[in-house]
Amino acid sequence: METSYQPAAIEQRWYKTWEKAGYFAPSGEGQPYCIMIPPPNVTGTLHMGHAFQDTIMDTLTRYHRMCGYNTLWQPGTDHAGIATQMVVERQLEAQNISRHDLGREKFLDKVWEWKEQSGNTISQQLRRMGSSLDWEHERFTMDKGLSEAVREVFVRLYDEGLIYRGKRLVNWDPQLHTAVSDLEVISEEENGYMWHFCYPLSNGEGHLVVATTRPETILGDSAVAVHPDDERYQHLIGQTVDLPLCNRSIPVIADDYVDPEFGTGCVKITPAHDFNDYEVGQRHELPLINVLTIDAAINDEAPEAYRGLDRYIARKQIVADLEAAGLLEKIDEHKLMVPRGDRSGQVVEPYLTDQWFVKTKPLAEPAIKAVEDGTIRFIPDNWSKTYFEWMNNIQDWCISRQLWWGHRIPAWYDKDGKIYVGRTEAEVRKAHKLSADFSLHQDEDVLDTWFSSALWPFSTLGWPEQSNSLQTFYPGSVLVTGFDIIFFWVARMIMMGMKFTGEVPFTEVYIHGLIRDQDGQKMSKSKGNVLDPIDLIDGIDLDSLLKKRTTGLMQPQLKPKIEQATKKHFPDGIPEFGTDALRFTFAALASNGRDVRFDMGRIEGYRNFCNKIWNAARYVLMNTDEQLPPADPKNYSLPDRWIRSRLGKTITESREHIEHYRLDLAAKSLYEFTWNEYCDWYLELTKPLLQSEDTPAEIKAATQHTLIEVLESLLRTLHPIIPFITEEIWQRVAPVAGIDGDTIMLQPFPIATDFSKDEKAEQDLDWIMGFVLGIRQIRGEMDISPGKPLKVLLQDIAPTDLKLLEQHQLYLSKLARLENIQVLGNGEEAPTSATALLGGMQILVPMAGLIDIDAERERLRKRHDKATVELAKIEAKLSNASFVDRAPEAVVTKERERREGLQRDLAQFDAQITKLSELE
RNA sequence: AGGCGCGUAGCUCAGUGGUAGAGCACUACCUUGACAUGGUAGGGGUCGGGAGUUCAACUCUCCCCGCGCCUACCA
Repeated sequence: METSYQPAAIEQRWYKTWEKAGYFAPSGEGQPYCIMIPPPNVTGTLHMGHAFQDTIMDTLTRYHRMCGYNTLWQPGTDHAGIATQMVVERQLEAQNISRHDLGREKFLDKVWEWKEQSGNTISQQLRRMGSSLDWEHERFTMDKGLSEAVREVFVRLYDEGLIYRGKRLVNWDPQLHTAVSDLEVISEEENGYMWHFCYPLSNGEGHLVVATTRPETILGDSAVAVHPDDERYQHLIGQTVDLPLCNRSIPVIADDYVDPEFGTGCVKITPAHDFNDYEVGQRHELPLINVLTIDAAINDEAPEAYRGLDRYIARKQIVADLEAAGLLEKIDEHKLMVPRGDRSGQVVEPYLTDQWFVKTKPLAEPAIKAVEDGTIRFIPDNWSKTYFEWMNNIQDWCISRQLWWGHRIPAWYDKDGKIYVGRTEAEVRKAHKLSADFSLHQDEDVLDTWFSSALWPFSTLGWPEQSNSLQTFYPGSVLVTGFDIIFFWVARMIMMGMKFTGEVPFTEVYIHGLIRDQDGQKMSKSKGNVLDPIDLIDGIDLDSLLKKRTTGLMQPQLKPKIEQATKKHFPDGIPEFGTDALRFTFAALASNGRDVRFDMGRIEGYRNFCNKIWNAARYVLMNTDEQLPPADPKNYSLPDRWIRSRLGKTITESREHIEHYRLDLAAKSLYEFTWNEYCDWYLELTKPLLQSEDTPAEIKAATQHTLIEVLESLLRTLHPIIPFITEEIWQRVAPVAGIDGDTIMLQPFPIATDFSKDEKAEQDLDWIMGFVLGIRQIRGEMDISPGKPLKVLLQDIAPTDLKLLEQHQLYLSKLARLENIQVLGNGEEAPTSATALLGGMQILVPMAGLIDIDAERERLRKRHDKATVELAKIEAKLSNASFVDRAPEAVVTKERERREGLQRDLAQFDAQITKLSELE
């Protein structure tokens, strides 16, 4: 083995081996365990969020596979309608071609081409992460089977009246020329103005004042509303006002939507361009006057002067014209929430169009109940509140998109506009007895991408066919996802899953945090703070990293700032850490928090951890023979018994933490065992035994056996988190351990009862550690060279101490580097020494030329002071009668014991300090 | 406006009604036969502030301060 761990040399090789051997496929035996991957955008690339999520899912998958479950981790990708179409349109734009120039069919060919070209990138990147996905059954939301599922669901919902078509106000993206759902609109506060305009009363008796943030909508006003109880305006209700610039008069109506406290208490009502106004308009049967084109320019419904003007130019013009007419009362600066399309960034307009909707209330009811009654459990549980909040106020879902890339809506129209919905045109014709020459044309629109994603848990398994996979793996075991798509995806999967299979799609929903940069900022291309997981695995030099972060920026002026920040955080680029280190880092960060800051210090530390494992394995293999004879447990040394006991605890904890989705705690437990117990103590304790000529062969054999057995089990325990290094080492270790197997992947996860707790061994080893630490402290604090062998005297030694000393002197001598250990008899005078305390025993290192008296006195003084503070706290407790009366007996006893220990220590410190002082 | 969350060592974060923890960073010493991607020792925190419950609060309750996220919004 190399002297240090080289991830690049092993990772890809093992992945290919695993995939080729078919280890990722379900075993077909045991209880099913299934996770559906949240399908990433087919033309996208892997980002830190994916890598984090995939680490979690792969760890869960590998763990359950090793526990004997029939395990499926279902891979696949999403066609991501708007995002993908935009990318391809942009590519065409570079050649000055619009999709309309090409026409629908040719454009779709281009999209498919792009999908073929880039579509495997993310799958390849998932492989780099070590993801044990069942690639044989990879799916894509536009596959034949999944598309059939989409049509099936659409038709069934339509037949039940749960899908309808209607002319409604929707969020319209004037750049993309499509409707988007509420969830795809991001509203953020922006600076704007509030314009106050005078609307003259038709009867010539003055005017009223309305305020608006969107003056261009004046052209579409149908009324002015006041509150029905507003005394100021009682006389106006029922009158009309002359709508400025428009040569129309509109009524003043009363509606309690109006807040009389706000502004003037008069509100202009524009039913075709505002969601609230639309409601008011419905109540009062006001006309809907649409004044915008699909580009959000003024249309021909408006007065001629404004036709064809972009909304913002029209706004300026209208304000100017009203001012000229003396109707502008004032302009206030105003902060308002501006809705923008999450893809285009354009301000969306409420816009009146024909769209398809899902009636969600009936679907939501059982979906709410499933979480209420615990059929589905959110982890952490708090997220169920977020879910309820949204589901209880759910709005109908606009599912039609005016795009070309996606599932075309299975609806046809005849020349009179009559709608026919069916799985295919042929089915429609048959069902409605339409002759072949009867003219039908299919709806031009496609479905929202999330419509097909909502079916993912069962469409991937072959639904509507009752396939074996569906029966075996549905419902899935757990959905692993981020809180940002609880509404988009989780809620909709639950609704659709329950509707079409009668069962929930998964029984647990593990919501993990979102990866942020070192400052807690969301990673984004525009901020220039993204990290590519592959760059952390392979490393990247500074120049390449700078180039990556600054090419293709939407706002090129940010380039210098991004470069500066990048140089500051990564002055030498990023070194190679390897997949395992990255995965262990993600696992260690996977606590219950909602933000996960990615800190380079952590990944570096965990790369070192991998190296530690690597070198521990080197040591073990160096000290074990090819074929170990079986060991008799009665020959186990104390360290053997101890490390077995500790391993058992670690296995138990690992299992519990993984099963409770606390990978951070699992990682911590494994890290601590591996480094602080197995490497720091156990390996060191085996050295005296293995290196000594005097160790009996059977004891040596037992030690070698334990070395290899504990390592082999530890590798299996670590494997779900760090698959590559564990496989690489296991291949060398398993034969020595007498294990016959092709891969660690398919070995059983260790069982704690194979390494049961040994209380006595733990106690005895604590004594040894205490002894060694005492000497090391003296060495460290007194500046005694680590290599200098020390003479040690023991005073006030109890029979138990003596027995331990006799049995385990070898370990003490080696680990603490002792020349000899001498037990002082009762009353026997000790020379001047530095002192360490272990229980009632004093460990003395004679000073003779080694130790500075003042320094030792100072050192003891410090420990004395610490103990004094502690003792004071305990005595305060114990002198409190109600503590002694009311606290549990065990707590009181414990405090009493601590008090005795501290008192004894203090007395000994005092005695030593006095003794040192007398020497001067 | 409503909902959720956060505030613990210089930094990133665990944590439990009963002795405040880890990693990184820092200081000193050490190339000792697995590992300098290492070893040994050490310094560092009135757990955001206040009140309450309790024998006991970092932990539970309430209030306040600061920060963040989500949902819905008043023209």
